[in-house]
Amino acid sequence: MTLTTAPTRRESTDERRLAIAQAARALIVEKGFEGLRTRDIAERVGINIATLHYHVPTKKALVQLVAHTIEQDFRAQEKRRPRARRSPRDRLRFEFEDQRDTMTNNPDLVIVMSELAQRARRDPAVAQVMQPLYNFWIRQLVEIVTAGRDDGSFRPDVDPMAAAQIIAGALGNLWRQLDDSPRIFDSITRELERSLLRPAIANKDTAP
Amino acid sequence: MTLTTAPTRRESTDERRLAIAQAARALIVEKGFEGLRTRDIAERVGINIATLHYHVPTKKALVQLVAHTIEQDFRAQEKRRPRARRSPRDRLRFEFEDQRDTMTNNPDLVIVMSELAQRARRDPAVAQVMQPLYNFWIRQLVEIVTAGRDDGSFRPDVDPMAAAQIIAGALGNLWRQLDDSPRIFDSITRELERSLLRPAIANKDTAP
DNA sequence: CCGCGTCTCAATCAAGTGATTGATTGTCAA
DNA sequence: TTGACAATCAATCACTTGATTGAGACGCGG
Repeated sequence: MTLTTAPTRRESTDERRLAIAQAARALIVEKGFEGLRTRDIAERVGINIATLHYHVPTKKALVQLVAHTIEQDFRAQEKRRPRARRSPRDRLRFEFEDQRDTMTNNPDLVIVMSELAQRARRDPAVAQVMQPLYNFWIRQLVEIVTAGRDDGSFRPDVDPMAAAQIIAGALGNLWRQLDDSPRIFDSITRELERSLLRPAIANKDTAP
Repeated sequence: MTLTTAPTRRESTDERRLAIAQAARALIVEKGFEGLRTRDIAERVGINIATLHYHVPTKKALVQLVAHTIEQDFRAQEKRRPRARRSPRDRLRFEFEDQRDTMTNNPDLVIVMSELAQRARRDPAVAQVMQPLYNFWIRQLVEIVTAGRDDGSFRPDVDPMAAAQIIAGALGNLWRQLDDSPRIFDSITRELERSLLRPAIANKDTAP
């Protein structure tokens, strides 16, 4: 899609493209995807519209660029956390912690991802980027739940795939009402945990 | 076109407004909110742009009109179902059934609601219409879960509000990926049910 | 200093895009 | 019949928006 594989590529181009993507993301947060205008992006970067079009030829390419930077941020954050060999419950808590961290420290990422997810329905190019991300997340959750079921710490009758979808849905729902979500985030994750853990009566290793 | 036996001309406006709203909703389904154009609406209704503006003065008013028709559909569907005095579990299943029914028979309603929910973040006028709808839904779920907890059929340690949010999130998430959702709908609702019901092995223990 | 590729911009285009204007038609009460 | 009014439309305005053009500026190897 992009012709960046020129023999001699200047650093400057990549920097500009990054700056453009950052500006675009900020504007998406402010005005939503439908309010995204190339002129606004150019103005925020401090360049001419034509210059923007030089670096990012079409708006379609711009959208894909934004999608890719989001993907990179997502994967970077994914990589940052230590994938330690913990108990399924701890891994689940890690997952929640990570979500909360993102929502608190990087709400823009969350908002833009929501917008992209919405757009993905109609834009195959965006869907092609976002779908793997979502699938990856689900897969993570499925693994955790499966491990928890198999080692007896979670309910034996849990359906890992369904549980993963429920977790993703519940957390994703918080994204969409980012305002008061910090208030209820903990109650949700705790409830999710309770709904997954094997009931206390039949379980010896219990914690409140 | 000659009108049928319409006693007054007044009705005509309401009919037009309804037709406009319907066309707008169809176009939102097709092209999304950002792709909604007044000209397209007028063309679909079969009227001039000016005529459209006669009935619905501004695009903002148009959006609010759509939001209100969605609200009416939602409430109509709400009213249609018999609010029988059933067990909490049956009421929950009824809720799921109702969701599935809407997704199957009225997917447009689901899509437009998703679009409106997204727009509500930036459009206070839309938020003012959609927020009560969401709150109403949550309240329904909270009541069901609370009743289930209190009569002992659900887990005694369930947090009704959190559980309601989880259910709403899980179902709402299905809305957003309407394509393959019929496949996984049942597994999700079943898992939700299992996560709420008091475990079968449980003996009588006191609720907190 | 020349030439070449990279990078930038002022100016402009063509297709929209919401909204308005002024005129016209059909219906009904007086 | 006629005046009032609801409803409609062709034409157009004022502005937006993605994209293009042609002219340069900057840096660097030769």
